[in-house]
Order: sequence, then C-alpha cells, then structure tokens
Amino acid sequence: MRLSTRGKYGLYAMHYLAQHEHEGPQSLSRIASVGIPKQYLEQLLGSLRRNGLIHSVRGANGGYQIAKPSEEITVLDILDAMEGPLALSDCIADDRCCAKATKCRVRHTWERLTVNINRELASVSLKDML
Amino acid sequence: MRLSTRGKYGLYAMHYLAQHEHEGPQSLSRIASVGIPKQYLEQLLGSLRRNGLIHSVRGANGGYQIAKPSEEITVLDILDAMEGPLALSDCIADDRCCAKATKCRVRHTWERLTVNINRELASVSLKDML
DNA sequence: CGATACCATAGTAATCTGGTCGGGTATCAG
DNA sequence: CTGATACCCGACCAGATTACTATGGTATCG
Ligand code: SF4
Ligand code: SF4
Repeated sequence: MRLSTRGKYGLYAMHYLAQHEHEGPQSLSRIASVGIPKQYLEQLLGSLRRNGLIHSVRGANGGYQIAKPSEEITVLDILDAMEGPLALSDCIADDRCCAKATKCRVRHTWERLTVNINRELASVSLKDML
Repeated sequence: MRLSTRGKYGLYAMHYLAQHEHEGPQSLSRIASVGIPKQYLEQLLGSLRRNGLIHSVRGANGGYQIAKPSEEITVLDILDAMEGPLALSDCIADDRCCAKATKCRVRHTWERLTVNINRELASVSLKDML
C-alpha cells in the first residue's frame, strides 16, 4: 500500500508554507524549488485551496499562504484534501452498498481500522513537524 | 486513499478460510462463492500462499487452508502480502533515496506514522474477526 | 500598459487494476 | 490406468489512474 505523489507533494508544500508562515505570500516557483514540477504543483495547490487549507493572492508579488495557524492543520487534513478520505471499504460511507452490511464482521474491522488510522494521521500537526 | 480489491478480496478469503479452519481443504470455488471472480481469486491465493499465510492441497478434493492458527494471522500480514508493505515515502526503506534524508523533519513524520499504522493493522487478528 | 503570478481545462504517456484465457501438473476415485 | 477434479502459472487485455505537460486565460502591481 503506497502513497501517491499527490499526498507527498502536498505535505512538502504545506511544510514549506508553514516554515514561512509570517513572510507574506510565497510564489509557486519558490514552493516548487523543494523539488516538485511547477505545473503539476499548481494543480495540487488548487486542491489545497479549494479545501480551505491555504489561500492565494493573485497578481505580481502574489503567492500562497496557509489559511490557518500551523497547529490547526494536521496531516489528515492534507492527505484527505490530496487523495480523498481513507476508504478501506465502500460500505463504511454507504450502508446500502452490500446486502449483509449490518451483520458483517469484516465490516466492523474496516470501520475500527479506519477510525484508528485517521486518528493517527490527525495526531500530527504541521507545527509538530517544524 | 483507497484500498484496492486485492486487499479486500484477500481479507474476505482469509476470513472464509478461518471460519472453516478445521474442515479440511476448501476449494477455490467454495471460497469464491463469497462474491469474488474465480480466476482472479486464484492469483490472489497464489500470493497468499507464497507469503506463507495459507497452504494448498492439489488434486481431487484439494483446496486451501490457513497455514497458521487464526490468532497468529493479522490484517497486516494479509495486506502486506496482497498490496506490498505500507510505504508512505520511499526513504523509509532506503536511506540513500534522498540527499537530506538524515536531517529531514518530514521523513520523521512518515516514519512515525508508518510504525503506528502498521501497529494498528497488526492489532487485529483473523480470530478477532470471528 | 506590461510584467508577474495565480486559475482552469485539456491532453498524454506510462503504469496499475481488475480481471480473462489457455494450457499445464498433481492427486484421487474407480 | 484413466479420467475427473482442482491447484499452478504465465500471458493477455480493456479501462482507470498517475504524474505530468501545454495552452490560454484572469487578477494585480508598478
Ligand atoms: S462484505 Fe462486509 S465489509 Fe464487505 S462490503 Fe459487505 S458489509 Fe462491507
Ligand atoms: S525529503 Fe525527507 S521525506 Fe522526502 S524523500 Fe527526502 S528524506 Fe524522505
């Protein structure tokens, strides 16, 4: 089970933005300098913005900054924004996907693991990483 | 972040085999009857066998059985066999993948999360699911 | 105005997923 | 011995996803 580059790049970018939290907007080019293809990163920053994790300033001297203080942004927030929520089985979100949903022991396992893994991811904030 | 059908089917199959632990070898067809395409499942059972989680009996009346008692097989074992080990970043397994590996804070985060998520997955055994 | 820098959509090559197909080989019942 | 059963194995394939690239916009500053 691997993490895609979206998740990794997303976290690297957020880490960079957290490091420069009080230095005004950081341009795409600056963020990309940690080793991410510029135009690809541009898409990813779009996802982060639409999920309310960063906000952007257009025009000359524009760029991106984190939308909340770094202690309020967790790895879970970032991964959910970049890769969609953790879904071990479809029946977690939607009861109707499987006939035996109510009495299924496997489902109970997926449910428990999903909750615990999410809690783990939410236990690390950007601030913790600095 | 989603789990592929390999992981899901693998766990369903192992769950079935654990339920019939002392009833002799269970044929592919029987296992597949929980709702998995037969020929696809055959591949998956091959992976499980090569990873030592099940063993097989050939010939008429043959089939598959779990290779260890159900309390010694965890969800982690199964998912690792089916999807490869959890790898949030390549630098966890291989120090040399990145120049700044030794002093990187992000890496420390991936490392901690990997350990904790694996522990979570290892905390549920097949027996727990019955 | 014009340079800077974000925004949005579309295209694309390579890889991965979720299978199917065909031809083996081992074992047992009769 | 022979045939039926049932695992073994590699190749193939369509469709989705990934990781980008390309192009043309739009907002803002000086
Ligand atoms: S079999 Fe169980 S875990 Fe799988 S989809 Fe149905 S309810 Fe969910
Ligand atoms: S930047 Fe850090 S986390 Fe990423 S590959 Fe390098 S050492 Fe690992």
